[in-house]
Parts: sequence; structure tokens; C-alpha cells
Amino acid sequence: MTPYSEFVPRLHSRGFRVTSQRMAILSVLGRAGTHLTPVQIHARASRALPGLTGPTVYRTLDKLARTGVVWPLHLENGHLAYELAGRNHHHLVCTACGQEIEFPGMPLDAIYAKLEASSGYVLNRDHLTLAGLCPKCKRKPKGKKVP
Amino acid sequence: MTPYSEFVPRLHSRGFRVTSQRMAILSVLGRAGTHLTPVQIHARASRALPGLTGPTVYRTLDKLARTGVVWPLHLENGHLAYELAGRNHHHLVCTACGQEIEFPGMPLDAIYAKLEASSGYVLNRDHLTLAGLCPKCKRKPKGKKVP
DNA sequence: GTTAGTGCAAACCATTTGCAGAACG
DNA sequence: CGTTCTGCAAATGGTTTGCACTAAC
Repeated sequence: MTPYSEFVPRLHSRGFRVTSQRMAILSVLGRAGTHLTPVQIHARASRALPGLTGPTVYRTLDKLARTGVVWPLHLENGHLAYELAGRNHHHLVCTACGQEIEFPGMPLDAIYAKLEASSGYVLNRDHLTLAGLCPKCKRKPKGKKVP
Repeated sequence: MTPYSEFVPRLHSRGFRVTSQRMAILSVLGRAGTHLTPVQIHARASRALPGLTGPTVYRTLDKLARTGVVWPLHLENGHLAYELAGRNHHHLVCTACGQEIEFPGMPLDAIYAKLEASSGYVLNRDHLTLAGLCPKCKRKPKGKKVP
């Protein structure tokens, strides 16, 4: 059983057709194990499916996101990205070197609960990205790019 | 003393020239009291300074951000935005209706400290936006837009 | 007078849309 | 077969860049 055949029933159950394009895109996301931009996904999926076009990638991801198969998010630079749903974690990205690490979503539960209680909101816990300086870059404050 | 004359020394101290464009942009941000996109800033500042162009707005905001006079951030939709530095707060935005509220940055300090300890990162506490459903919209789960 | 800053026009690039043909169920 | 998907091509819109001119200091 290929690592992405598990998606077939998920597609069927939502009335989606199973196409080679969708499988290629889901396969790329599954193999990456982290979020990717539509441009990155298109580049990688094209290797397995040469005819794949950009608009198809965007439409597919949007449709999958609307039904919760993948999660959309926005990177620090504002670019759109997606990752497979179900990966409960968050990201820390270094604003100096771009290094990125994941951390489990759990530690934030308390703060989410507190915020929900005081605001009345139901917060989306799926994903969160925080920016900062990684251990390496925090040593050298030369990271500033002020010309 | 106009509410934005306070910025003159901040500009001078960094070797920046004080131009009508910069004052108009800072004035707009000061009056707004919240974050605005470059497009919004351009629209508003143009009313006071009709000749102001888009590129100038982008270059000015970028320069001011590099030296900490304003803070850059990315909205839920991925669009770039800026706000005056020093406003220690975060945002909750409703993914259904777009309503947005602020909450003080303080409640997150504990979680930031914990994350920094376990990751080695120095996190940027300046701003954070969480997404969710506001009290009104969480009543009606019809918010889903799955055609 | 120098240099930074601005306006103008054009380039860029991620993302979206219209439409006709191809493929899934 | 009917409808969903896809490819193609072109539009969109926020953001960036090159260059000559203007204004701050």
C-alpha cells in the first residue's frame, strides 16, 4: 500500500474524483512532511506528472483545504502554503537565516483556552508560526539589515 | 504640537530626512491606531498629500520598519501590513466575518518564555495574529464555504 | 552642493479566472 | 453520458525596481 493510497477514500467520501494530479499533489505533501507553497508543490509534483499546471495546483489545494484534507497557512513572508491536515504542531522560523523548527501544539493549549474564555472566540488551533532568532543567529546581532 | 511631530526626532536620530511623505504616512498610522496595509496607507495619505505614489509608500514603510519605527506584519490573508511600534498587543480575527479584536500582549509572555527555553530561540513578541470564529459567527456553523 | 528621497513607468511574480477539451464515475 | 477536472492563455493585483528629477540638510 503506497503511502498516499489512504487518501483515496477521503476523496471519494467527499464526492471528489480521484485524479492523477490530486494524488501527485497529496503525495508530495505527504513526502515533504511539512508545509509547502503552491509553487514548491507544483515544482515537485511536476517531476512525477510533467503536464501538471500551476492553476490546477492552486485549485486542487484550495478545494482540499475547504474540506479539511489539507490545512492552509501563511508563512512569515506572507506567502501561501499548505500542509497535510492532522499534523498537530507549530513552527518557529528564524528571521535572520530562515531556519525553521517544529514544536508540538500541546504547550499552547492553555493559552488558547484562556484567550477563548476572555474573548468569546473559538480559535483555530491548527497551526501557528512564530518568528524570532534561532540559537545561532541570536549570537551575532549583525543580522540587522539597515543600509 | 501635532500628534505626529514626535516622530521628527526619531527620524533625525537615524539620519533620515524629514519629508512631507514620511510625515503623512506616520500621521496616517498614528491616527489609525491599528495596522494598515500599504495600499490602505497610500489611499489615506494621498488625501493629505495628493501626489504621493505607491512605491514611495512601500519604500518608506520598509525603511521605517528596518529601524523599528513601525512594525511589519502579515495579515491572515497573507497581505503585508504595518503599525506604529510600541503598541504591545495582538489580534484575533474572525475567519467568517472578518471582525477583529485586540488583546494585550501580556497573557502570552508565559508561553513565549517556555518556548524560548525549550527551543533556544529568541522570539519576536511584537505582534501575533490568531484566527478563529468570533462569538457571533460561532453560533452558525453555516460559515463553511464548501460548494 | 551632496546625497537621500520621490515620482513615473515598467517589470515581477504569486495567484486567479474564462473557456474548451479530457477524464472520472 | 454527464459532470467534474484539467490545461492553456490571459488577466489581476500587490509589490519591487530603474532612472532621472526634486528637495532636505
